[in-house]
Amino acid sequence: MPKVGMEPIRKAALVKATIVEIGRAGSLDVTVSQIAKRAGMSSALAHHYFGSKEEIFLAAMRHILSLYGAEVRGALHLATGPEARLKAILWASFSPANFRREAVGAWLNFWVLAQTVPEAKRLLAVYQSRLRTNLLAALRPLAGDRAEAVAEGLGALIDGLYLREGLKSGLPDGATAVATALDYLNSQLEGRDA
Amino acid sequence: MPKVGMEPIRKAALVKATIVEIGRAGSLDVTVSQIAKRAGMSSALAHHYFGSKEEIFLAAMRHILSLYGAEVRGALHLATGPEARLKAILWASFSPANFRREAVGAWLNFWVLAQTVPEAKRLLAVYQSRLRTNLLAALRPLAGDRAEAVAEGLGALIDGLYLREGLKSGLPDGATAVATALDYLNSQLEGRDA
DNA sequence: GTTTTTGTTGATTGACGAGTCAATAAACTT
DNA sequence: AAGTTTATTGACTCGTCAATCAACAAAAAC
Repeated sequence: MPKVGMEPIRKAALVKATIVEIGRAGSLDVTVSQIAKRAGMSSALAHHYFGSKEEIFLAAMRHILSLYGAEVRGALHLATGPEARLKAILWASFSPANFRREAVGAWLNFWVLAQTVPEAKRLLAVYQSRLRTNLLAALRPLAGDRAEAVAEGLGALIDGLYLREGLKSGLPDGATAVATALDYLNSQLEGRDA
Repeated sequence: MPKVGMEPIRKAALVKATIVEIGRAGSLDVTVSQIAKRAGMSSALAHHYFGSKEEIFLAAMRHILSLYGAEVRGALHLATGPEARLKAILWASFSPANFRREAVGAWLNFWVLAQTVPEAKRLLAVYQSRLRTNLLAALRPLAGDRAEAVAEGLGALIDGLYLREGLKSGLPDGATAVATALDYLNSQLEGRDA
């Protein structure tokens, strides 16, 4: 019973299913059939809409990045003042949503993908430069001409903390990660002013 | 012409070939045949010595970690005083050897593997705790009771900087990473003393 | 109301890959 | 010298999977 206008619905379902399956497998070693089945359709239909497995993965990556971006934007919207904005970015980066198994699996595997798939590398670069811009805007009034260096360090620290927290044995603890990042910030801003 | 005593030689060759192939592919999507061919033997022989592909990967991971460990140990051996020892750890972590494509590929994929393969997770934990111990020993005289917190942050920062530098487009620049890490250290140690 | 577009799938293709096995041969043991 | 252990591989099994295709169905367009 083909209702028209299925394409966006099917695509969205496939993207969501892809992320779940990557989380389940912990790797990109998931078959199109698994994804399609979870999304409630045949594998042929998945190919019909996306053309190839790689396209499915890239769509999933775009989705993960856009979710993260939305989370940051939402948090920034409520924050006034540089300090609050920095905290907002940190809380968004280490939110429980980002530490769900699917999200961690997606990020780790996207890093792997970025080594060899140009579009994946490009998407990752977009994420990094957006993060950098956000950090810089908030840091400029606080750190003056040290803002660039601090943003550079803080960006890397965020990735590193996420990696460790995401791979840790117990349940991930975003609060500790935020605290460590804030500690870095405080020590960098100590004694300086705009 | 079967000479006896081949096992360690074959195993070493397979481990080396595995790391090269992972670097080439950028993923764990390498076949036992590819590995065996690069190591100059049949795939049957690879199975004969390792039993399974997973065992081969784990052996490769152990090798990468032991290389890194040796590099750090060697650098620490020549360093006297806490500051010198911290610098030694940083230089070793961001050495050109660690930024070869094979090494980056190996690390990224081992992180992925650690999500699902317990032995991989264990090996990664060994690496982290060794790094932590080394950092702590050098930090204690410099940071006193702040040493734990600083080591925690520095460890994550090292991973994050490595990740970013390794995935960057141009050639990786260990010196910048070291500088950023030292900058973090300086700001954390400012005004404090043992 | 016929043609075109959109949705949908079962079946198939063509390829590849992990792991096994039997067989061969050289080297060590007794 | 007979027997055992170690080294080695080609051929094979059994499974899987990405991608394609032919075919069917319903809606939209003309």
